[in-house]
Amino acid sequence: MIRRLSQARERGIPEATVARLPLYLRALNGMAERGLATVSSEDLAVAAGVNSAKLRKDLSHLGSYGTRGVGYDVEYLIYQISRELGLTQDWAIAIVGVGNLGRALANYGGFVSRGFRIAALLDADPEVVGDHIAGLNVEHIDELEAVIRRRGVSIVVLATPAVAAQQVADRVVAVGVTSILNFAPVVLSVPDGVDIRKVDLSIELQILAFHEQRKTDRMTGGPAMAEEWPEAVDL
Amino acid sequence: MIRRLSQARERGIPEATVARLPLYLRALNGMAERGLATVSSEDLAVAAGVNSAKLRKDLSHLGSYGTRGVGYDVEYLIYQISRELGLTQDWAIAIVGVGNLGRALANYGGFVSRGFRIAALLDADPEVVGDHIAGLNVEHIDELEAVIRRRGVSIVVLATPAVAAQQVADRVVAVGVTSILNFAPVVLSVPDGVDIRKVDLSIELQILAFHEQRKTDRMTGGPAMAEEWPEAVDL
DNA sequence: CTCACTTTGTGCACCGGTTCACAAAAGGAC
DNA sequence: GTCCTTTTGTGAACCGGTGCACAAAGTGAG
Repeated sequence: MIRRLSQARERGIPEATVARLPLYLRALNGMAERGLATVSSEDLAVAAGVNSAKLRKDLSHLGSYGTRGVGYDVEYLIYQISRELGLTQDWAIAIVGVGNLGRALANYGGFVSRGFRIAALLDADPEVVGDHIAGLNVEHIDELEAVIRRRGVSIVVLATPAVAAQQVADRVVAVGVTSILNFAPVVLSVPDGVDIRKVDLSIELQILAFHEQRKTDRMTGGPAMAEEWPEAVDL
Repeated sequence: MIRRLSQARERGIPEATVARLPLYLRALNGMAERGLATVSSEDLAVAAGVNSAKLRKDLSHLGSYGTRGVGYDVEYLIYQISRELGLTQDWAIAIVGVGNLGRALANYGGFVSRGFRIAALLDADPEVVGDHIAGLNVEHIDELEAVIRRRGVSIVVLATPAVAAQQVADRVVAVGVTSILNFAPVVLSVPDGVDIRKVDLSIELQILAFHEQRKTDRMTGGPAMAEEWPEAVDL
């Protein structure tokens, strides 16, 4: 018995590959809009900003969906990647914390266009509860568990202040949520089996600052070596 | 001649380490606030959510700042990491695109507290230009080059719509900016020597969806294998 | 059918990063 | 000082991921 389809798939796509699939998907969608029917790994790689060997290896993990001498069928590949990522089903997400960031996320178009549906906005501030944002009514955090259950929310986005994040995380995990996207600048602790992805805006800036410093150091001859703990601070 | 300080440093901290330094820094700041004077690699690792061997190796790249049998001096380590990341100087950043996200970023507290100073907000929409946000006046994008030069902006944050991002990137690079934090969902192309970091909110969600799907598949016995391209769509 | 050309899929060598496990160093008790 | 405990700093094995380079598979011309 030959299990053609799954030879390479066999339950297990490298994490690095998964992280790039959305990139390919976006590039492919652009191509589909412009009416392209097929695309070579080389062209797609350029559009996605990766090298073509890597792209081919990534796609090979999903199956053998290309045609040698021709390339990949754009629509077909879009479908396969979408299915692999789980975007062919619709995901109900809840955003907790409707500050500036929460509002920005609620209004962000990139979600709905990809199978994500914002099913609830929640906040603790009575001043904010009742507001209408992006067509949704902001509900009180007390409703958290009820809302998650009632609307089948499976992914929760945390945009709360740092101090509230762990507490909210505990509550959503307790109701069975196993996927959390965390914008609060704290390390959340959750049980095994719960996936957390973290986005920290200030960390990205700090990494840029590091490299920027290196660049300017190099130009000015580079101090770095000389700099020391200024004045023996009371150990 | 013994170059004690730089033996391990010698120009070159692994990228993975740099990405974690901000994490350690945040954990350390929390400890300093609570009055802790020293901390072991084990405790700090837990607070930062990493394993202690990794933490020690990371810190060893900066130099030998710990004391065996004791741990690390909290204040001293904060200073060393800050210096390494370039946070002891102040960085002027400009935010281009003052939509929901741009506003959220402008109001985000995590920046100023870490040596970053928002020096300008720019937008193309005359409706938005002139608004006051987070104490700043929103200026017209035509002023981009002048503002960057005049205020010594060295890091630019792109929060524009996707179509505008490349164009703005070209302009800021032309004035000499070499560090860009990009929130627009496009692959920017820039010359060598320019650092770009990308944050894509929808990609993070897609990665979560992938894992979430895997989890629910597993429970329901897992379809996946059966699923195929529905109906021979016109190739 | 054969030949020339294109493009995929992948074996393999390589590399950065992680983890283990332990020697070296420091502090404290006596 | 000696011994015992704690904790760092790092050598070395390991692991996942990258990129080269090429055989295999397809197309199209003649």
